[in-house]
Amino acid sequence: MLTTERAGRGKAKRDPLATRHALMKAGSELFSERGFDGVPIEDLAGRAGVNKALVSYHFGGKRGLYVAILESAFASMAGRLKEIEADAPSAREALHGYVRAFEQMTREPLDFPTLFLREVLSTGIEPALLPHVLEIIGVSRRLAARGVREGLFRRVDPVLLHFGLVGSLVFFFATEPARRRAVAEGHVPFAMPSRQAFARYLEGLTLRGLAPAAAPSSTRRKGAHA
Amino acid sequence: MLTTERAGRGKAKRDPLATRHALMKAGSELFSERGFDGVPIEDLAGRAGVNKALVSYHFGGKRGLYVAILESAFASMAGRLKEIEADAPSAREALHGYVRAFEQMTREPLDFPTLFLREVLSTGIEPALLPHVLEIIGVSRRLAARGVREGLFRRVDPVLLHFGLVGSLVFFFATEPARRRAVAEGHVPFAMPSRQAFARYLEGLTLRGLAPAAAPSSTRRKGAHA
DNA sequence: GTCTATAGGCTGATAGAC
DNA sequence: GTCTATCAGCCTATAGAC
Repeated sequence: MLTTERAGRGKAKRDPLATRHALMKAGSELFSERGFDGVPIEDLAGRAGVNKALVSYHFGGKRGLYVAILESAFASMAGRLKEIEADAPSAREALHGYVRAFEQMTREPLDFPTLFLREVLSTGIEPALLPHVLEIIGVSRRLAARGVREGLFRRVDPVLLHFGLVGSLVFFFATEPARRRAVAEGHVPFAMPSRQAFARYLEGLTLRGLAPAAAPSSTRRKGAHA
Repeated sequence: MLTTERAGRGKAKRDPLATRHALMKAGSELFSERGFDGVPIEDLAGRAGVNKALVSYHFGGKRGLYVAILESAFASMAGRLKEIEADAPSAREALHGYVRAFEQMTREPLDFPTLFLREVLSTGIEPALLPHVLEIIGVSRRLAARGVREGLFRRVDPVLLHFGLVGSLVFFFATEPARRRAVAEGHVPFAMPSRQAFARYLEGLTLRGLAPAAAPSSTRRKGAHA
């Protein structure tokens, strides 16, 4: 029964791809928790169940692993947002999906908001990441343009909309662990909103805050662009 | 002429308070730029024009200096917001002042948004800071309540309003340096909003997004609470 | 590909003279 | 209060055996 598993267990792990994967997974967790400087290679290897030296072998060093993780996280986030954009039948639903995507990417398998915040706060954003950041901004901008086109939004600078949305979302989700801790320790004398509540709030705020100037009388809505 | 300055220059610096102050100023700048781990004590002392050992002498170590700086920054921010709250004749102006306060505290002498973000991302918020954080949330909550009372806002969870405002503001201002860099290097194919533009946008978004449900007919506004 | 052992760099803290 | 000199600890990276 055991023998079918390629020559017993001896050293167990035997797949280089599994090694890379385990390191990236461990890194995603640890780096978003403690930041780049806060994680010794030994901890990474420990959590991944592999040897320290393999970080250098596979990723050319700690920084290399970090960048590989960020690239994967950013690419994944950008891809997901584009998917949502493509699938949404209307700007309204695109907005909804957009907000929910952040809510979901907050954990499992990656904490995108935290990684993102940490990186953007660092000295200079990793060049390899810039394309993905621009992709994400691109989605926001098209969302804004589409909303205006469909009569959902008033005329608005798409980049402003981007920062309004992403800023709140990233901040709220990235600070959730700290909030949770403060509440658990009984330091907070009022109720903290859930993720869903916040996502809903922000969506509603955007919808109402950017709604066209309350068409004085007629029912001018939907597909008004000529 | 020179001799009036207490015995010439020899070792120049002679005031312990000035030393503490210089270290805190240098620390404010360096820590918000590079984060706690990113700043060696030597750099702190260098920029302050003071000896390394004085960090331990005056603050009990690097971490002690860091906490002292954060406490000062948080206290200052909380104080300023409370001042604005007290002076504002209406919720509308309180909101305006609130947003502007973040815009202004972004640099000179302290970069509050960046320090704040870094701290809240760290393992656990420094206990000494919690009271100030709660004070700030308190201002937001009262702002929301006041807005509702004055008929400026619909009924809204004050904490939600807090996170919506503070999240965007802190994110936008803290990421400004990274944005500026990316633009300077020619990586960004569109215009980035100015601080003022963003502050204005957010204020307007909040005002419209939380406006009461468009009073069907009558002119019910201003001081409606009985 | 993986592991052990070790080199070498940097950093925070302090003892003790001034 | 300030400064010089020094030390111990931690951490990344790598050489070389398996």
